Amino acid sequence: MAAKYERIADDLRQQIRSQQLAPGKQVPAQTVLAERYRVSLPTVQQALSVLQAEGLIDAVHGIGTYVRAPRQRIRRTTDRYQWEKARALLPLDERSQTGSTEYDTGLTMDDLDFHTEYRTCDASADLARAFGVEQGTKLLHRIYRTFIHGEGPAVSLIDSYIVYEVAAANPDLLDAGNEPWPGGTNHQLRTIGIEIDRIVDEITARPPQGDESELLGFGSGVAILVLRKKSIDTDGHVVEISDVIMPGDRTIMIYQTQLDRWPS
Amino acid sequence: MAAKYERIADDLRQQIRSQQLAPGKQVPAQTVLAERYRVSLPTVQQALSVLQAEGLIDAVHGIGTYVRAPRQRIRRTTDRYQWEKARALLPLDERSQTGSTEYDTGLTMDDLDFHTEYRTCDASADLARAFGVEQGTKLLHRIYRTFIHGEGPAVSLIDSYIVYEVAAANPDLLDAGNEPWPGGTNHQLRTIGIEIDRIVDEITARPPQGDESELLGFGSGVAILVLRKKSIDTDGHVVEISDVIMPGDRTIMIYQTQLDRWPS
DNA sequence: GAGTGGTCTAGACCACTGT
DNA sequence: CAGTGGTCTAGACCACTCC
Repeated sequence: MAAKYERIADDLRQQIRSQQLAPGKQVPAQTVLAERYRVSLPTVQQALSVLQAEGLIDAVHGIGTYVRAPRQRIRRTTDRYQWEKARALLPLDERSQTGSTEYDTGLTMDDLDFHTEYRTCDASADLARAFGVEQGTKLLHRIYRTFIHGEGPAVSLIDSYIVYEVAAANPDLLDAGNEPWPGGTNHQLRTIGIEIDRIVDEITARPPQGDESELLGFGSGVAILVLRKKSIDTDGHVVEISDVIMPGDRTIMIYQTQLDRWPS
Repeated sequence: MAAKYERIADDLRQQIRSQQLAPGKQVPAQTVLAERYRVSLPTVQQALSVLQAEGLIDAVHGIGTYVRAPRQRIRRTTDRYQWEKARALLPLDERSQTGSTEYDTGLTMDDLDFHTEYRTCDASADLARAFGVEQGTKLLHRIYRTFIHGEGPAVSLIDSYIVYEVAAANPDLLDAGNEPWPGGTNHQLRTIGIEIDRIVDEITARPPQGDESELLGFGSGVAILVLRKKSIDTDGHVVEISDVIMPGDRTIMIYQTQLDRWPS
């Protein structure tokens, strides 16, 4: 009863799971599959597109179709938040050494290319609610894109927001030319008398849209992890919000929760 | 240079973003689109399949294609862990009232159907590493499926693992007939002298595979959030591991990190 | 029955890659 | 060049839903 392309996809999926089709150039050519399963070419392609959407295979134009190998994941722990905050107190030369991307990836700044852009925008409904300000309030919008080497796929896409009038207390914070700022956002905020007390992470997932797949360097068939990180100062105000987009197959986010002990 | 189906998809995507195509039965029929864009039917279908994979539209056989409305998200905070642990100390009648799914969804137990199954399995490489035991060690594998009402899509899929010899200290823990266990896993572990001290959550995301979309009740075009939750006892041993699968468009996971204060 | 989306075909042509 | 995947067509037939 199932459609032909589904039976073909099921068959290939099972072969992949059972390692009968191991990572590498293993998937036969579309024409071969069409003959083997006695179907037309578009039907084979439909079956393959299913597996591609599931992230099991990767088709390379002119070369062939490969079983995708599991990716090494970048571990993202909350230790980084404490590390970032402590770094803001270090002397300038130590602050300048590394940033948080290097902290994540273990790569040095020489391996990484940074693209930074500052803009202003009006607070959307959800950002306004999160900051506790009127919708339409002017925000400083900082856009960070990190690449490995000279080009290739982005490691992370970060969009950071701060209420403009807050940041404007130090005009240096409005100039993208000062990036990368030694000591990061924690140090920037320190120059205007703000100390981050706690961080709230909100995590969702969704499929990539439009050109995000290209930009992040994964074909279709990879989900996107979306992290909205809210930094709250010692007065309980949300002072900064970062939207971080990460590839779901290369990222693992780790959180630890300490529980109260039972009375003995 | 772009393919026809891409231009059509881009056009429709923009119409959706600009609310020109609002949530509801708004997307014209495939035949209409084929005429409008002067392309063949399969080309229109290819364009629509792109948008469906992105989660922007939902096609209903025999009815039409709709712009998908944003979903109400279930908030999953770490408060639940403390709540679950404290619940294990309550008297039986209070423990029996609600479980953690109700805690998440706000629904009562009357609205929910539970399916529970106990099995045993051999520890895979990653489970063995996490538990700190030999690969192949016998594990108790508990399978939980929660549904709303009498049928329909599953709310969550949970696969829980405990080292078999540990659980066997209380034979009641090996019998699925005792589910739902009043007070949950924390109380179960308490009967064998184990207290959970902290919980480590590891979060990734991936596209749904095979029949997962059907089982969880979302069409294609929804990413899956995968949570591996490790419960660690007061001796530092990992005593239980839960793999939780949640729909990315209906879930938001929230974590709070408290930072050390700067010295004044 | 009319309208919708879902599947499938046979074949064409193009674009990309490596030899 | 040969082999690969990517796009597109014109048309057929089916399955589902509503009237």
